[in-house]
Amino acid sequence: MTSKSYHHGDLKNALIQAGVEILSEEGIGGLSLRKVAKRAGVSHSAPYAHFPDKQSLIAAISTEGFNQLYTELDTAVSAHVDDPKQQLIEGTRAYTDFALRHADTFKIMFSGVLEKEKEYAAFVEISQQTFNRVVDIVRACQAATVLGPGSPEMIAVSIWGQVHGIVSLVLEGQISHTILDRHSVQDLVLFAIEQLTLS
Amino acid sequence: MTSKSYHHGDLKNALIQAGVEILSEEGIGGLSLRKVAKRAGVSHSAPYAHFPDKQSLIAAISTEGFNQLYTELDTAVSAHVDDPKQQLIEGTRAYTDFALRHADTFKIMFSGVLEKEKEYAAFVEISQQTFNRVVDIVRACQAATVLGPGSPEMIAVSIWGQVHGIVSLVLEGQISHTILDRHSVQDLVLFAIEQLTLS
DNA sequence: ACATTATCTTGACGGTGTCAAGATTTTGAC
DNA sequence: GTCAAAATCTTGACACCGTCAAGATAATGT
Repeated sequence: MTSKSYHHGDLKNALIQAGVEILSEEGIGGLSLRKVAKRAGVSHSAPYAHFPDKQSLIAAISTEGFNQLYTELDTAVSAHVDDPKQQLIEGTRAYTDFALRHADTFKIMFSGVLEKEKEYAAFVEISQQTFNRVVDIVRACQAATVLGPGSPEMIAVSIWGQVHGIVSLVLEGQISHTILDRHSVQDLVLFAIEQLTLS
Repeated sequence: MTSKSYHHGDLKNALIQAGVEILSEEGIGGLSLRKVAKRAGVSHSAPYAHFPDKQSLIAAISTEGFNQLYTELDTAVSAHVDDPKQQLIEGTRAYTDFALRHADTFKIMFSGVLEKEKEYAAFVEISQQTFNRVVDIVRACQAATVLGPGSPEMIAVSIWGQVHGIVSLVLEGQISHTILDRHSVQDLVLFAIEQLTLS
């Protein structure tokens, strides 16, 4: 199970890990199956024993990223069970922080590199789970009249969209430096969220 | 200047046009320099007389898309010079409409496929111009107390981010069909914008 | 007119995703 | 414990890709 035999032992996870590393070092453009295989120490075709194609490896990397995002989001939010508004603020901060720390992973999760997301069950599940977590926070905020009445799902889309949109625009360089010089990304996002809350 | 001579005449624009077509037919994954060249009726290396590399062609396609977006946005907004809130609503609608009608062009503009946007002056200029147009709308809305006081730029980031984020999440398939079955994308975006306005 | 320049073609290179064939190792049924 | 079946990995091939060098052709400016 350990080292240099013909069989790797845990190649599937090793490939995902190698992919994450290449992604953070060279960006999406530098991510190739052959490079991933080489870094994991196997031949260029070995990945096909675990992934039917490159898209499937990208799906696995994205799913891994989503799991981490969910964990960080949940941890940040769960620290404020008694304060819904603080849940919203800390959740927003965690989301933004994740995006900035793992910019390329974040991009691969949300930038259409993965072409048929619906075909990857694990990816769909964790992304829905993440959305549901946001809906939970919205409900808590509504109960505390931090957010107004109305469909929690639609409000969740508004809030998630707001945070996600600002972060995405920053990552794509669409926010001019005259703004970013004066305000941190966290400032921008929290300012925006503040405008959606009642108190 | 017309047809089948050795020199094409207007190859640069023909390549951009061919790129737009391939993009809408096959998506980003199907866009290659060689396919673009073939569709324009030239050899696989001909594009290098007009674009130093593939990224530059992508920049040109993205810039073209941004120009069209700006035009549609400006047209929609300019129809309501005397009603700032309507400017906001129609601008939002135009942005969303553009994204849905030209999904792949929209993605190429905002999804990090273009890796060093800052190097392409025309792209930077039209994108800043678009942002400034949003700031104008925000100022008009503030003057009519449709939006509260505060930095117009930051509020513009909030609003643009909101619309952009929701549209992006929809295009990436991140909004579950149980929501999209009940509400159109326009509904989602307008609902979100409504929560940011005062009256 | 003719040299210069812009444009386009041909051919080559290394890198890529993917598949087929075969080698090696693990697994499970007896 | 044996041994067939399955899983895993390698080697080699293919077409496609972005890019570059060398050269052919056409347009331009003097």
